[in-house]
Amino acid sequence: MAAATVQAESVRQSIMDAASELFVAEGYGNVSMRKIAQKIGYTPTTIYLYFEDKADLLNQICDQTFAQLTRNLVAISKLSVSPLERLRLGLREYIQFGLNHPNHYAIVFSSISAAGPPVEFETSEGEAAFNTLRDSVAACQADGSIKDQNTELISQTLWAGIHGVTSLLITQQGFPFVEQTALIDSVLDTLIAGITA
Amino acid sequence: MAAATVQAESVRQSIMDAASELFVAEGYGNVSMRKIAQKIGYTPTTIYLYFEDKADLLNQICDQTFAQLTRNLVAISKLSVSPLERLRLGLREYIQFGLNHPNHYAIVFSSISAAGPPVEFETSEGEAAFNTLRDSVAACQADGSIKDQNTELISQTLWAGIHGVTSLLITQQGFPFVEQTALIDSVLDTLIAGITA
DNA sequence: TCGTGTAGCTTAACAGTGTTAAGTTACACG
DNA sequence: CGTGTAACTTAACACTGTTAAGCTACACGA
Repeated sequence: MAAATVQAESVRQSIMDAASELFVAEGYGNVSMRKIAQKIGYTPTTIYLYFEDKADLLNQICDQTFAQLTRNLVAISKLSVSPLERLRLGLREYIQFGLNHPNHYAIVFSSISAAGPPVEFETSEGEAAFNTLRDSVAACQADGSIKDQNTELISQTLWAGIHGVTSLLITQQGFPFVEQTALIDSVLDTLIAGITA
Repeated sequence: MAAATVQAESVRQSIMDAASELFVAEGYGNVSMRKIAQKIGYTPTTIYLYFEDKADLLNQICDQTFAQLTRNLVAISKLSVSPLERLRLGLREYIQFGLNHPNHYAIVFSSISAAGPPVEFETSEGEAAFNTLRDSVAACQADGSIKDQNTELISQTLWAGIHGVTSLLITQQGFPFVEQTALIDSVLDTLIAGITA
């Protein structure tokens, strides 16, 4: 195992950077460990000194990406606008973030799991992002802009809605969608109208 | 190339049956052509006499599955209840169908595409299912239960919503969701309240 | 009945994959 | 100077999707 020196951490990060770039450009399945290693001038086996396997490497990259989403959402949660407006901005940011990082987003929501033990929910960054959504919903319930007091149910309903449009736009690029921002706004309008009804 | 005799078609179907069963049980990525061939007592190369490659085999299986969904949706569209109720039943059927065929569903919406040319939208069965949704929406607009007259926008908004909850329930099995039917009903209630607002 | 075409399947191989056991190198430190 | 060990590599294993070439058995016309 490689030691946790500063130098070792830099190799580690360079592996993640190279892999991330290749995953985005060519897709996870089309990127081999040999190709990643070659890009940074190492041998494929070196990667295994820093990551358990290819899936672990991918997971850590996605964690890093989603940590950025959480930071963006936390920043939005501090804006001084109404709770309902903050909620809407957060939902919009989630969607936009997914569209800006389509490969990372698709990978996280692409049950690579297949068979075997059901994939554990990545408690780290995915849950952190969801927590900001829940807080936003709770704030709207507290100030009366959302009457239904079931925070968890409302939050998950909203998540389903924004994940749906994000996921469709990413994975079904051949479908003749209406103009993208119009569809996104329609989803947001519908969800918010629905839960504030 | 194998001829289109009755016998050849039966081999073809037996390949699809074996592959489908294995894909569902072990996941697309964990099933090799050799494993499929062995299950039906043939050599892997035989599969290539009937299907272009592994992706083609998967595509044809999914087409077959989604054709069943379309049949179910068409049946619902003929029920003698109000258009809005028919719409809701259709949305619910879509979600339930996805949950009943989680692997097929996940595969279709899992941009295996990666890089290369953007995946063509499978005009065949996927579009047929969406068409029944659009018809249902149009019927609601015609009888006044939906006021917004933008059929395409409303249909796609609804699709995003139901795809979202279906996809989350399938791919994020480790997440502590609220009770499944409660979440599904909440999504349906929210969407319908939102578009009839 | 014999020869031939061909439908349907197989053999053998290629080029690639993720992964690992064992080995090498070079440097820090007593 | 000698030794330990961190960091990396060599070589291989068992597997993958895929294909070119070959075999076999049967249908059919002469």
